[in-house]
Amino acid sequence: MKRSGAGTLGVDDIGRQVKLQGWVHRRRDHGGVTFLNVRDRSGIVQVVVRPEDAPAASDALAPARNEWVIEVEGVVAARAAEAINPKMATGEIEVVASRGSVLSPSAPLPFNVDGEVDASEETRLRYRYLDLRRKDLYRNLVLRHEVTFDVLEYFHQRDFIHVETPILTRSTPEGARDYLVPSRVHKGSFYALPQSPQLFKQICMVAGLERYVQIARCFRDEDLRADRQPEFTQVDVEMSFVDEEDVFELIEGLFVSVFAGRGIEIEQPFPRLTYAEAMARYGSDKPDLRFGLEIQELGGGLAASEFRAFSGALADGGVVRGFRLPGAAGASRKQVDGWGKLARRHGAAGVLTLRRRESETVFQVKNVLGDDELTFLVDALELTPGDLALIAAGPERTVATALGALRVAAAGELELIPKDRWDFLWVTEFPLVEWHEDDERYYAVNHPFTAPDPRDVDRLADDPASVRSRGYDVVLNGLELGGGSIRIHDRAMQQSCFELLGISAAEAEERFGFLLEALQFGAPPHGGIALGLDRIVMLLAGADSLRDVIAFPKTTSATDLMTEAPSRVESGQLEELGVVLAVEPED
RNA sequence: GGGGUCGUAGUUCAGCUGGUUAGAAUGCCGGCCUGUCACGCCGGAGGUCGCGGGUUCGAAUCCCGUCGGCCCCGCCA
Repeated sequence: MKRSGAGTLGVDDIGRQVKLQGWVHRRRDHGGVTFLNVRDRSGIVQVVVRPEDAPAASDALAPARNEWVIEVEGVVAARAAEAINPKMATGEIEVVASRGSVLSPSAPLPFNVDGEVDASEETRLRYRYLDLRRKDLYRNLVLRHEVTFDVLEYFHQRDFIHVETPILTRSTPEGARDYLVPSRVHKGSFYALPQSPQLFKQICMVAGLERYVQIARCFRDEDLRADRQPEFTQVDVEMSFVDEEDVFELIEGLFVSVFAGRGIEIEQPFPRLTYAEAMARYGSDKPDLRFGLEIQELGGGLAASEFRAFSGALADGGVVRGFRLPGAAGASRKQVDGWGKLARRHGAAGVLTLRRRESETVFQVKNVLGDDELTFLVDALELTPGDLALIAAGPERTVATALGALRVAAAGELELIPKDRWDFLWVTEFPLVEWHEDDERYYAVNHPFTAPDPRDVDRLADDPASVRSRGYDVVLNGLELGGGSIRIHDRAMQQSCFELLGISAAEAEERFGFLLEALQFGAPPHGGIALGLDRIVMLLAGADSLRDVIAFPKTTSATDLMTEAPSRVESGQLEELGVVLAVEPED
């Protein structure tokens, strides 16, 4: 007899003889009759075991406990009206067992896999295969599979070619730390796991593939967060003979199509913000546009203020900015303290409150602002009675970042973030490079292969910090979903950009020689993007951690609690690789 | 590298101003139960209080260190 899915059975099957194979989800033994909820990936159905009618089945199934794997044959029967369970998809029927057997017993589980999560993350990760039996996680894996499938289908329909690039590749330190793999054949040499297939996909363009896509596993040896895992999956895309608009249109279409598949309508085209606008108005290069709370420039009316925190910051070339929190004038001391703490964590000196009451405006520091200044602030911040404003002063970058963090935190606390909104946007015109004080050199904001904006290219030598790049990010609800750029396809331009980054010709030759070489053999203009598949699925699943959409995720310290990777290895293995440990292994 | 927080039966937690034998729920084991669906009732077993050190007559409780989970800053071209 063919196996039936437990969750597929219904009133149409009444009278049918069926065979179930699955897990005992729950067992209720009433002495004279036993109910077994049998679960497989399709769902759950109730099996009734009656010792009087089917003594053999009853004996065989008697030892079965939660999560034992059993096989049951029986007839689908309608439940009596009063026995119908409306909470169960299959609640109108049950399977009356005529035969049964245990296929595989189970030790008692460390935690329940039915109902709500009641175990710690640590326990769940150690027994990941049990946690994955949970309906929610299973659904997330299915969602991920379907999204992956839809993505590939979308690109396939548009003549993209899926190409697998190497996992064992070359270390190109200039960005995240690499995971290294020692070579046995070439002792003392190392492969690196790719941080992204960036150079390979560009070289695919030189190879004339024109349209490349890859569901690409990437690796970065950096500290983790809820939205950052050491290995993650990118939807990696590259195209020849395109400009920004082609990439935007393609990717917007992708999101429209993938989200439509989940019943979510996305508007096209996505709004765009330049990096400068995003930082000024939202204090972030990945602003969450589901809510307002736009940051206002307040320097104009405060330059002559007697309040030194304001006038001093402005005199030092800094800024004073703030934003309005509607109806928050009653914010508690504790809440305000929390905001101050958050601001300081982001490097600001703190944050000051301005409360608009019915008849007066109260600044946190008493008697330092004149009436005209208060009036100016009320106007600039568009405060109405009952509102509160958060104001910060200091160096532009710090103020922007701190207010950006406050904007998000306050919106969350005050429940100003609407649910079920999907606010995509493009952030464009990133700076090409950024000066790093600690090692006194420029670093690429995106990566060293990003093309400079032709409008700014004449300043490349004299004022590189002011040069914009042809890079862009796609952002959804405050989360960076991906980034890309139009690349440099001209060897000379690539060389001068390396130079700008303090990479000498010899060094560039050593590290990126293969790219420079390729660029001299008819490299087409090209550009692309890489999207974080894990993050996309996380948002679609409504999860708040990447761990919930990755089958076997790692902990915050980059370990796998199930396999206990990373692990020590036998000395023989190290010897064979020519590796000697300079430090005692931990633990 | 830094900050916060947590770590006590299999699991989730309570206990923490130091003081008899460390509790609850759930799970597990045994018994009873013919319509439950988080079944119910009765009984039982189950502990390196993360680990190490210190203070003390006495430490789950206080102190120091360390390990691990989670969140955040730095970092993530």
